[in-house]
Amino acid sequence: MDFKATEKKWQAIWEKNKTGYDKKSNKPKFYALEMFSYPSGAKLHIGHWYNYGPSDSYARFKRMQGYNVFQPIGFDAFGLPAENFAIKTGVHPKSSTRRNIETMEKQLKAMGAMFDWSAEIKTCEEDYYKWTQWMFLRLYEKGLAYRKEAPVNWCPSCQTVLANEQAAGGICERCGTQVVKKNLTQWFFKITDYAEELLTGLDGLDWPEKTKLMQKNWIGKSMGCEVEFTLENGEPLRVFTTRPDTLFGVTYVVLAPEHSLARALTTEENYAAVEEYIDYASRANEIDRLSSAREKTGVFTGSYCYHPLTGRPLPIYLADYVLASYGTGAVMAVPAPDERDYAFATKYGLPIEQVIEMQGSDTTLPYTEKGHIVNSMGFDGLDSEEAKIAIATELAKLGRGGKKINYRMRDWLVSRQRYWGAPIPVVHCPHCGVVPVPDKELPVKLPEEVEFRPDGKSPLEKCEEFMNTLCPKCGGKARRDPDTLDTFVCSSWYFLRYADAHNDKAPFDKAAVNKLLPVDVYVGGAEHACMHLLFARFFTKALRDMGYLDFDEPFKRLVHQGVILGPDGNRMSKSHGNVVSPDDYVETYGSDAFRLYLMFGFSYTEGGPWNDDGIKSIAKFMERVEKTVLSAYAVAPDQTGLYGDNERALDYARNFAISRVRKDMEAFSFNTAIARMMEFLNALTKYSTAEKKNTTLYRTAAKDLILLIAPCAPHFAEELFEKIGGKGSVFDQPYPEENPEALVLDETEYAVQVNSKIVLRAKFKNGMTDEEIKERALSLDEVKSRVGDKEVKKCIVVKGRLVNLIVG
RNA sequence: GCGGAUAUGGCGAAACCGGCAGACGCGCAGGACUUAGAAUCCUGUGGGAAACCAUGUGAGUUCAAAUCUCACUAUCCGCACCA
Repeated sequence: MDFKATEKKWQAIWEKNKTGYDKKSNKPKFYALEMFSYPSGAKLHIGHWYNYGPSDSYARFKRMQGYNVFQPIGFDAFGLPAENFAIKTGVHPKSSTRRNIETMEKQLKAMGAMFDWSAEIKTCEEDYYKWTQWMFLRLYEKGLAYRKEAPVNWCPSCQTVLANEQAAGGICERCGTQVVKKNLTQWFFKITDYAEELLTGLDGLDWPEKTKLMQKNWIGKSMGCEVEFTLENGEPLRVFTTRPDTLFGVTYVVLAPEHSLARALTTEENYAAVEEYIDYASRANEIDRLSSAREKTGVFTGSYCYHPLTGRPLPIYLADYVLASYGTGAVMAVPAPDERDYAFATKYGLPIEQVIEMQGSDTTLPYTEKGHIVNSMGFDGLDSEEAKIAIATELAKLGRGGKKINYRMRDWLVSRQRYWGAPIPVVHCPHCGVVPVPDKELPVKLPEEVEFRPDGKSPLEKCEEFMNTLCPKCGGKARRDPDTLDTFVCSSWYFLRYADAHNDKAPFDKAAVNKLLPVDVYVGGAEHACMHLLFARFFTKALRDMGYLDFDEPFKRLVHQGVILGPDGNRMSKSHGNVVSPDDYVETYGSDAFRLYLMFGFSYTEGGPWNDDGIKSIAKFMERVEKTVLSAYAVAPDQTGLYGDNERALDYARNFAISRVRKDMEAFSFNTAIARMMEFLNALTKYSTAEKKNTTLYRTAAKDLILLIAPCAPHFAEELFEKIGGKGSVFDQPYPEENPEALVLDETEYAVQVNSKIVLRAKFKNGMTDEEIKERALSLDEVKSRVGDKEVKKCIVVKGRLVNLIVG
């Protein structure tokens, strides 16, 4: 088959006939979604193919199963790479992005996927980012967007803010200077308001367990207790702990260097040391933080606070092993049962007092296990769990704390000091403060004439015609927000926009999203486990609470494709020099063969090192399919009704294949699905050599093979289907369903074991009782010779599999 | 350090709920067709002469373990002082 001509032909037909989602259809909907991609300068790489090819086959499979399949595509078009490219080459991000999108569109079409191009989205276009801004405003109204100071990566040499990925290892990627932290007032989304629901909602999702666990850990719920110590001036100092049972072992208290009371609590004689330490901690960069073996450092403030139950004075230290952003930014230090406190106490000569009785042979501190409480006044003798409750209750009674839940997850910082993103739609007015831009003035257009080369300022801040505006509230002179939104904001709702991509009155119509969503299967890389997938869930829940949609979770089922590595087993990258381009293979073998090979050669969710050894064999397989199918149709069908052993065998192979392929396709187990098709083809080939044939059966079996393979090799199957006289598209044919009767055989092969060792394999008629099987097995010569006159003590029969005789 | 995953022939990989390990394919070997090669087709293919031995290593449970339990090793991924 001339695959080039075939691909072109069918792609044109599909485009003309609009084979995508049909709004008027009353078939059940199926929303199949692949993560949209970034329009990179290079062509489609193997990763794109590996994501989009097999998942398109899955979508086509669903279509043939009678679903009205919606499979949209688009581009996550804002972001840093286009901006960097612009800085390097001077080409405006808008034009490079548009050009890249065009290339990718062409290539995606050439792949032969049934994307619904009518719903295409490009997040950098005004008709999209207008609604991204609208989302921001709704979150702001709802109190879910707020401003606060937060550190950014700042390169003192380039005088610019760096994204985390540009500051990897604490070094500026441009000039190699050490990056410092600098505080800026930035926008946050209050994702933490949804921490609990984001956690509990995971239970009902058909997602990889690993991904759910990662989100769970990311959210990091911990149940503990807040404890209020008293400062010398009588003011409270609160800490969070998960071990209130060790409260009597506290020997000092530690604040994060950034804690608001750090300076206030410093006595005069400690002032210089504390200032120096705070400065030291602020300079601590990522490299330091990467080493978990980092030695603990800290400084005494000179102040004390009092234990809530004993009244004992406790020295207050500052140390950067305490995080300002978690809990209250202060901890009670209990060196005996805590490794960190123990290390710190040892270094600074602070007392270490045991409150948990050690058990067994373990006699070294720190002893972090739970156990019986000692040296704890009235609580002695309780075990840790009892003591936790008792002590928390006691604190609550005294109004000095009590049970408390904390989450590790932080609010989402969405401000970016970048050009190529959606402008944040607020105005800063000297009189009115922060004023949201009214909906009717959206979009706040991203200006095109902007100096985005780094020179110390946010790119937009240098664009006076953008920055200068009037306050929507008082009409006076005001300035726009110079930052743009994190691109993750754009991708947090694109799957909703697809459902109503051309709506110019709203981001989407409520009925439209309620009809199409949630997404039935979402396919994409595992690297998004904690960012994109969490943000999208947050948006969905927030929009639900504002009444814009009626479901709780955006993605019912999630599948991660594996990663195709370079032939050397490393991640493909230019620096490794191991990048394999799909283009040559597609050129030589065709897009169907290439897709089929990706599906057959790897376990889909595992991926693995690239290896093209088998790609020829896939081409050969397709040729054999073609040859065999056409030979079945080369002679006129007969009505002999011949149905002997050969026919039964073929019918069995056919129905077995159908049944297994359906299961495997559903499970994204494409490699085994194709293996089953190969087996079926082998059976067909074998039948083709039979002297007398039931050509009617032969034909229907051959047709079933085309239908089975159609989702995986769409152009090829369309062409074959047409050649055998099929009318219309093969994708309008129902996917084959097995006939269970053909799968019932008269007899089954059993493994016959004596003392769990296999003696032979024997066929037994189906329907025999266990006792009959035992008797038949015992009557076999090979068994007799093994058993001899020994007593049969036990006989295990596993129906359809084996019989095991225990003798002795 | 914590959490998770993975480990099966020369290679990519299969194996339902504990029930015949290695499906399917590559590669390899032999054969057929060819003047010859390519292509194609057929046969064989975990190791071992065999008894038997084999699913990273070592124990255990069981009539039966790739699968369950415990300990360990290696690789990969995520988190990384979260009190």
